[in-house]
Amino acid sequence: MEKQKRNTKTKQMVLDTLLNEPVTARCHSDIVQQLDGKIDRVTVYRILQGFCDDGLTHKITDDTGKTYYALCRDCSAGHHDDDHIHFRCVNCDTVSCIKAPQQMPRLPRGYRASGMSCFISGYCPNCLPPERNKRPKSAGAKVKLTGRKK
Amino acid sequence: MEKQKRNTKTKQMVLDTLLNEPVTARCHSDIVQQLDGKIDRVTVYRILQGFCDDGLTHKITDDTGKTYYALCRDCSAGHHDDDHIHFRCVNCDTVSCIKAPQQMPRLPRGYRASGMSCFISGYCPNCLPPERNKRPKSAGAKVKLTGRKK
DNA sequence: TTTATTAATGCTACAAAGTTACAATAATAT
DNA sequence: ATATTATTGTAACTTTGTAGCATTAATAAA
Repeated sequence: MEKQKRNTKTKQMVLDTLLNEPVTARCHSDIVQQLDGKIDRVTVYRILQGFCDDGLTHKITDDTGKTYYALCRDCSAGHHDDDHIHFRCVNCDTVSCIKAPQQMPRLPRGYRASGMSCFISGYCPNCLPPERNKRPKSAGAKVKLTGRKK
Repeated sequence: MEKQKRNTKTKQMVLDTLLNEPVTARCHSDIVQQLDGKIDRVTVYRILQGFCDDGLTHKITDDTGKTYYALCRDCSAGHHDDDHIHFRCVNCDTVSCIKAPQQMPRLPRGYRASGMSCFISGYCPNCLPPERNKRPKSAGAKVKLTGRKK
């Protein structure tokens, strides 16, 4: 829960891997692999955690327990915007955030809900109709870390 | 995905730990601990997996990636009833299944949904108002494994 | 009931994901 | 340019889950 105070090349490199996929969430091992051993895996864990603490990214756990990280759009540090759902394409196997307000279901008497997370699986736009695309890539605008001093 | 063919004392013991908590889902380490070293942890993994394959239990992954096992009510082998949601009480920290049909949210154009899993957190009936109960226990009817021959 | 068959169990080893401790490095403030 | 300390890299460790294999014990057959 510690706020990060310095902007480094290392963090920028990790951020870049996320910016390459503006819609898609990425997992830790994926990022480490893309960085090709240039950054230690423990460091990547810490940087991703730091991004989450700073409100830059949010952490997603899919329905199988695998975790992903995705850039936040409408989140601020301390309060993540949960007004979206997560989606995994069963064809290209990518996880993404979708802006789709979800209504809290009616619970039986006695239960009081505070939060909800939904995970939907199916075909993403790039994979409809199925088999058209195996792993779509799209280029994202290059963004730099801006100063976030204490 | 292999069907289990023999009913053993070991399986009955694992089943009993689940029957003690008719509503609540339990995690592997919890069960191993309750069995107090009488059954090897690998065996417990296999038995729980077998129960799932047989349609006796289903496997739940919560929003933090932790997995639980819960008795099925309306599931049959091969086809689990997904017409329910999962709930974790933020007070007593138990995970349970709730009969509450959830409507698939409207997705943006291009997406086609096939499945959905929802995880809700909040206060369970035993913990409303908060602080009333720390870890509710309720006794379940004793049930025996019945023959499931090939 | 006794014997044969093989599913189930226990054990060891292994892999992946994640965390902690600590020394070395490198941003930032002075 | 120097001092401060956040950040990084490395090694060790924990937890969760899986795989291989020899042993044990349910069930089927005699």
